[in-house]
Amino acid sequence: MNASHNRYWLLKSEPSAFSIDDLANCPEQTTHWDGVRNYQARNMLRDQMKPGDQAFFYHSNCRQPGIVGLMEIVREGYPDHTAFDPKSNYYDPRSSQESPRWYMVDVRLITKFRRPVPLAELKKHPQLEGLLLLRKGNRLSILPVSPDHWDFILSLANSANTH
DNA sequence: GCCAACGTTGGC
DNA sequence: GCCAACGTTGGC
Repeated sequence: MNASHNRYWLLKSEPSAFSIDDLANCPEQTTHWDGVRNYQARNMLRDQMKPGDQAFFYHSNCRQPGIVGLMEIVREGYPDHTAFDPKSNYYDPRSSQESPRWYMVDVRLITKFRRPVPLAELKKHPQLEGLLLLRKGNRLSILPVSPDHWDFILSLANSANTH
């Protein structure tokens, strides 16, 4: 697969559980993205996300939800071992080593934005019409992002203006 | 804390 | 297969 086929994603995390600063403090600023327990998201982790793909880090369920930085996928989908651990919050007895139900990828921090792009600002721009994050009732923790939307959001993050 | 939207579970 | 009940997500 040629690099021009790399895809773009958005990964949500509640900062109270795992924030972009937590990622920045990981060894090599790299970690596994565990705990996803939704089949649609699982399928993307397992089947579609590839090393070289890039992803926005999104802070959800917090005072100021929004996109706070950039990551790269550095390892393709593999079984989420937290599902095997009875002590883990993400334990799922229906998943087994022989037949794993849940998957994760490894991610590496590329940049934490100097200026996060709040959800409220994303909503203002007609250029972002169709962005899955903005769809009413959307609760998926992993979403694909189109190249056009990706570029536009990056330009917002790089903009010196305060909107 | 509220509540709309959504996914999952399980009885039938 | 239907669908009500329930649990979770996540903005506000």
